[in-house]
Amino acid sequence: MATDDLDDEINALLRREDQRYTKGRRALVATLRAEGQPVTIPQILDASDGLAQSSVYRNLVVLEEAGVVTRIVTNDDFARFELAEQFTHHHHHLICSSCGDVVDFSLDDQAEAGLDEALHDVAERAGFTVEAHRLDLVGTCADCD
Amino acid sequence: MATDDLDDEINALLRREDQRYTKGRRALVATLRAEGQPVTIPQILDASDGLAQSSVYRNLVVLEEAGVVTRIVTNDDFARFELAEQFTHHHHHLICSSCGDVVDFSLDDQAEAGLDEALHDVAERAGFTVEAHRLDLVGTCADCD
DNA sequence: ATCGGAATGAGAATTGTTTTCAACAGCTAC
DNA sequence: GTAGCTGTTGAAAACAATTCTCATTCCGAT
Repeated sequence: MATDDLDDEINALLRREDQRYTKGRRALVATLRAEGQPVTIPQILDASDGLAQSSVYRNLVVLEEAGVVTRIVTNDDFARFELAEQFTHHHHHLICSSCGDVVDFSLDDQAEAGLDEALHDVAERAGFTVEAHRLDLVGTCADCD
Repeated sequence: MATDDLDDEINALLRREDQRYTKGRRALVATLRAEGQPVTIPQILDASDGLAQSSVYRNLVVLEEAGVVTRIVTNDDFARFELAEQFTHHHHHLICSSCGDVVDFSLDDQAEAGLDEALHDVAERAGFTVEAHRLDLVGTCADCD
């Protein structure tokens, strides 16, 4: 997606919540976009200087509520953030239990479709309205082996 | 599984880590077993009085390291704990984003097998050693709709 | 330009969790 | 039994990620 289109869409999502797409929020989005992988708040602060920690925390909450970013919680100390799937693509996470690193992966279409169908059935039986599914692989990454 | 067998196995797991299966730890396991669903530490403290908060936190770490219980982190304030799959059965979680409640569900064998195979392929390609997979459905439970 | 409400930054406050440490319990050897 | 050692407990203090406070600054509409 072109940067301009992305900014337009994000702007629209924020306006829907009566929020502005300010300079700090643009910087956050740019950082998440540049990283391309889920990042922690310390990583964000290192990567893009000039951002105040309190504003980063606050703006990530705003962006999350607007559906622009997704928060990933693991057993690691810090939460991680990445652009929402609508701005990237549907994917899952490999979580390294040794170093805490998180990287994206995708299933092939057939497996994903089969999973979707099975989950749909389960949710229906439980009277559960599904917003999203999360599939994580927990283990040891190549570097930590 | 009978309580005695369960206790024997847990005892063995703890001894492997040079840990004892003390009264407080037995009480914890009994509570998790009675609940049958992932519970928070406040819930544990309410359900079984006489346990000190610090001991509960500490013993859940011990039990987790020994492979007796599993910690579930969500966006909710509190972590949740349940007996490890070896004492229950392989399952996944429905997480209510409204009330934070977590309930178990299972996929049918065919879907689970298909998922396993797809994940195995992905992990192999990434040089990732899989310890476990986690599949959560996030949405709104019947009560919160 | 000016006014008003929203956003920011620095630091304080909050809170789930971990650690400390003195008292205690359980096991082993005598 | 009992002395001694080692692991465990409970209460409170410490810790750390996150959230909140509030004075200042920015932005958009009039």
